[in-house]
Amino acid sequence: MPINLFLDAPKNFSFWQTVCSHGWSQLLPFEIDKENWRLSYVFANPYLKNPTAAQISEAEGKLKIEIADGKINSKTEEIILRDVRHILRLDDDLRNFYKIVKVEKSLAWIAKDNAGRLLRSPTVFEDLIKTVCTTNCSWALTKKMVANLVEKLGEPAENGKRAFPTAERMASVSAEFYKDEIRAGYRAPYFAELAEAVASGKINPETWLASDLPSAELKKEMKQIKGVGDYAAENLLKLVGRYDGLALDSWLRAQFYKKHNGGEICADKEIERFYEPFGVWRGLTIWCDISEK
DNA sequence: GCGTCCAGGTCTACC
DNA sequence: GGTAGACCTGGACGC
Repeated sequence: MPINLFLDAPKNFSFWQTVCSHGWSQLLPFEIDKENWRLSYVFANPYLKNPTAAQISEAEGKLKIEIADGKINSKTEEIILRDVRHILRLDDDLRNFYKIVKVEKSLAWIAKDNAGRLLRSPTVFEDLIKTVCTTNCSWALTKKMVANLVEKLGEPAENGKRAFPTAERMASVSAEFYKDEIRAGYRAPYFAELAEAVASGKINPETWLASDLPSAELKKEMKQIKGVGDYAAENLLKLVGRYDGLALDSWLRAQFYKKHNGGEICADKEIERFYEPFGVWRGLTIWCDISEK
């Protein structure tokens, strides 16, 4: 028998704005079912043998989490509810952000549509690996690398869908595996080294969520990891709730040139100057502005 | 079919 | 601190 769990969402929350906020929902173990307006994910589960697959949707003003495999205990239920709150950013307070963007006519839609919550993974580790997969390649290759990681290293749930691999599992394979099986190219030794560092406790990316460090210092710490440069670190900062970096990549730059510079290329400093008025929210402002649907 | 370019960049060496 | 060149992969494009 399937089990349904429910969560209350904040008033200024939009399920689909969050699910479609950026490309993460296209990366396994996330999957979107647009016909039935559901988001699927496979949650890791240390309290049961297998991970737990679930489908999240909106129902009667609440968030409904449907678990096909009904064999879950109260600990599992607690983990899934906690993770759903985390990935959908239900506890993020965007009131100050909305106050700022409301003033700008062209950005007022952000507050009106309750946009700005960026979908993230249950763990910073997963977001870190996925972010490295986005660097210096096409989006198609990013999806392929992440799919390979999940399909070749992830543990299966009862329905056969696989979870994102743990650091321990990722540390158990060699750099050659990442090169030959994951098709990670030059990133292969980075993954092997990072997984080992996290599995051994040398690095704990989860501490970034509640770090007291100023963003510039935290960014420096993130950049100590091989494969993480300016773009990747600033993208990760956004995913841990800090929006004072723009995370400029070639796509964002190209869209900015089109939208705000008559198609002409300009220096990054010009882009930074454009969003400077939005202060600590500038990274979220540029993302919403440029990715407006 | 083949060669080239480049995409949701980063690292290293060098100045 | 700034810059040039190398780095994997695979799809798009021109020929």
